[in-house]
Amino acid sequence: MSIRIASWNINSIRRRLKLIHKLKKEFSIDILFLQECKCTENDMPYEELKKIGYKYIYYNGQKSYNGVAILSNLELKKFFSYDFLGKGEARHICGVTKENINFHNFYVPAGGDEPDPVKNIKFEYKLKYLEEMKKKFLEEDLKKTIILGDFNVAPLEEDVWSHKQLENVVSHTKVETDSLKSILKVCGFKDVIREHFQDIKLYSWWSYRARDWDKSNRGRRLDHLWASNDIAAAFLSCSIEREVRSWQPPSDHVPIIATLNLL
DNA sequence: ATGGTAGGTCTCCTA
Repeated sequence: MSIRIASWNINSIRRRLKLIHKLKKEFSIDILFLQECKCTENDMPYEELKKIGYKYIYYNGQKSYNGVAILSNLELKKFFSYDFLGKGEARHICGVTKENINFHNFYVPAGGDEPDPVKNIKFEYKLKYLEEMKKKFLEEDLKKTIILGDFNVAPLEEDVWSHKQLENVVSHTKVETDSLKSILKVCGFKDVIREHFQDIKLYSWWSYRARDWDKSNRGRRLDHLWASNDIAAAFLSCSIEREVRSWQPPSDHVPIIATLNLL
């Protein structure tokens, strides 16, 4: 038996209900992990999501900003969230399946425009947040653990349209890419997408501000799916669905999809 | 070097 999972920064769940329905229909997604839902628990469109076919909805919400959700066909055994650095922001939710697979869904802070933690407290916060992620997974014994979501960092040269032109742009600076690579290495995760696709350009985000995102193709791979060693080989396939960037009205991110063998 | 778009509202802030 296998399940299909997806991670997607949808930039407002209420604005994107039809796209969630389309994704479920066309890609048979059993568990959908969402970031930037941008509403409180009270404003979550539970009824509409159930009509789409997601029977179980787990949500960590906040007014206007952030908000991370797990929409599922299958009931989860438990769920919880971390509030790293105690700011009360809804940037993490974890769901545990009956098979004891831990899915950690993250929306890492974007970090503002100025890539200097002394001048820009948003960038300082982003770097601290990444350190908290590392600390958390270092102190856990990683059993059947998957971490996914919008990490807001494009770690590799092949994760951006121009390494040279983005080396001083927040999301691809050395301090961020080093920090993200360090989490991967020190905690012992596998970058599932890169295990399947090496040495080719891969993007999951294209700015809204481009005149023609498709033609200019100035993308970045900001969204990730990592797995602990004991479960990494259970991923039968994965993909980043570029064409979803054209679905109307579009999010600036596209979904990452993977098929996971439950044995 | 600059500004471009989108979403939710806090008619400005965040991305």
